[in-house]
Amino acid sequence: MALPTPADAGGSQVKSAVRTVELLEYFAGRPGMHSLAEVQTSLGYPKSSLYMLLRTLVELGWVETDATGTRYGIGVRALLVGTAYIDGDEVVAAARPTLDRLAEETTETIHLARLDGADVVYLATRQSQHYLRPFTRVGRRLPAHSTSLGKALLATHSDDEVRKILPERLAPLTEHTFTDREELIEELALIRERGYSVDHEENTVGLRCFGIAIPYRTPARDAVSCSVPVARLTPGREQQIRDALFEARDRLTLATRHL
Amino acid sequence: MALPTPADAGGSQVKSAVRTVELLEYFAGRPGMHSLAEVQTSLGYPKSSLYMLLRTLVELGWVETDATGTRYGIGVRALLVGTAYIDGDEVVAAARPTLDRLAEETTETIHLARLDGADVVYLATRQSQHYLRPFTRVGRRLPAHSTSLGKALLATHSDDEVRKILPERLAPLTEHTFTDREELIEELALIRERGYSVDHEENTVGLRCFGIAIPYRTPARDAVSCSVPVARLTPGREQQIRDALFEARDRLTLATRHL
DNA sequence: GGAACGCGTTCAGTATACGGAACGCGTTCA
DNA sequence: TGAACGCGTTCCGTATACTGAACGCGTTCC
Repeated sequence: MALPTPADAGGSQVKSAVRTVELLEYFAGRPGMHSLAEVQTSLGYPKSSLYMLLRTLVELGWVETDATGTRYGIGVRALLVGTAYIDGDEVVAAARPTLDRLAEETTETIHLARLDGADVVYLATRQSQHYLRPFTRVGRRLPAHSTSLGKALLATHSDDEVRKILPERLAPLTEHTFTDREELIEELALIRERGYSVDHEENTVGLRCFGIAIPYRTPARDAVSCSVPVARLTPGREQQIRDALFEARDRLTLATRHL
Repeated sequence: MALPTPADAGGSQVKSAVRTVELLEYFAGRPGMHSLAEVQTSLGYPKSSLYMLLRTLVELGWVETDATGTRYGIGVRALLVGTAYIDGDEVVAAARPTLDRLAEETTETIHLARLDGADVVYLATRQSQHYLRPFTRVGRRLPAHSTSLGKALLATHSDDEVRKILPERLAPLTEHTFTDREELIEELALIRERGYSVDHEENTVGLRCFGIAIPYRTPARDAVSCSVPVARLTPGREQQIRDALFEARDRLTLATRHL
């Protein structure tokens, strides 16, 4: 799930601001409480600077301490901004009825996600009502190269752009995950041709996903997918899901044409 | 939904860190895109300082700009940390089975929330399966004084502590909302006595909620509630819900005794 | 058409936040 | 038992990030 850290270069940055968000991302990446020394060795900031920074964030409620006051973790205040991103997003708002309809038509789990660096971020989900269903949550990040959503989005970039986004070797999540960037790029050509992507248990064993990009900007930023346990899949059902996805894509294209 | 800004006083703070989170909270509070000048007049920072800060946060993906690059809004990266707070929380994890069971027993909307200043923050919800149901989302904030959750939590504080947390005049959300702090404090005495709180359409017209605090620390930090449209309420059903809540409280007390 | 505005951007002097080193304190060994 | 460690905390000189003023550019208004 390599979090990209874009543009370290390029002009002077406000140091404490960089550290503030790096610190928040550190805590977010490792739930639970952490000592100052632990954070210090991980991030490499001087102890005293880190101490002041932590004290400030604790006072603001963005970082919390345990009863002893010496172990730190992410605070309640951080919740606020994350959900606001979703609430204010025009694409999420415009996609709502289409997602509902897609969920009804397929009765399977539906995702709307956005490409951020080499990851996709879930913006909205509709849970399958079946007992057997994938676990997901808004805000979750997954590698683009192992998901149908990510592959559908990467396919709207040129091969060279994809080479800039992804490293040469890709981290495997299952035995089916593409681990070679160039092999993945060949697959992207196929995706462009037929208009949708498929994830054959590349992210989760037992789960097949179908993804399609929303073309309101190029390269595309958002995509929708439908995830189905292989146990429930038949050729006929697969065709049905593909049709529903294409129809959803057309509706979404209309709903987002003003963006 | 007065966001508390605790402890402005007390020791030197890292200025850029304070501004960073204030800026994020600003964007979170006003979804959509905003010009530099607009933010500048609202927050009162010098233009040039704000400019540098924004540029830094844009590079890091925590703030996004529109196509022109001159209008700013909250970025994808902010999503990450918010959801992490929930994922890492021991109370949320420990409460999961109890919430599921409570949702099944009552078939109504269930909330787990935490007190933060004068607000409550939703940490987990179980949606009612009925067609008529309240709209909620994890991360949402509501005033403590107008919710059963908030009142159940405030009741575990002493009257003087409540006077420190709440202002004298309370903002009304419906015609039933308590607007006088001292009147609310009288109600809190009643809540302590009977062990649970009731919100009689004080937050949303047509909705009655029952709340109960989880006593794993004093004063309590978290509470659970059950929200029911008045149209579906009968005396017998109300009794049933109260019983289920008390049972849930006992289960949660057990599940959180190690915290 | 030109002057005045509004807005984003740059610059340089200076207030200030950073960071290396020292301190205090509790814990762990020999 | 006392010396050595680990960890959080404080201190002070200095590197540096902040800010007020100036700039450039597009738009508005007379």
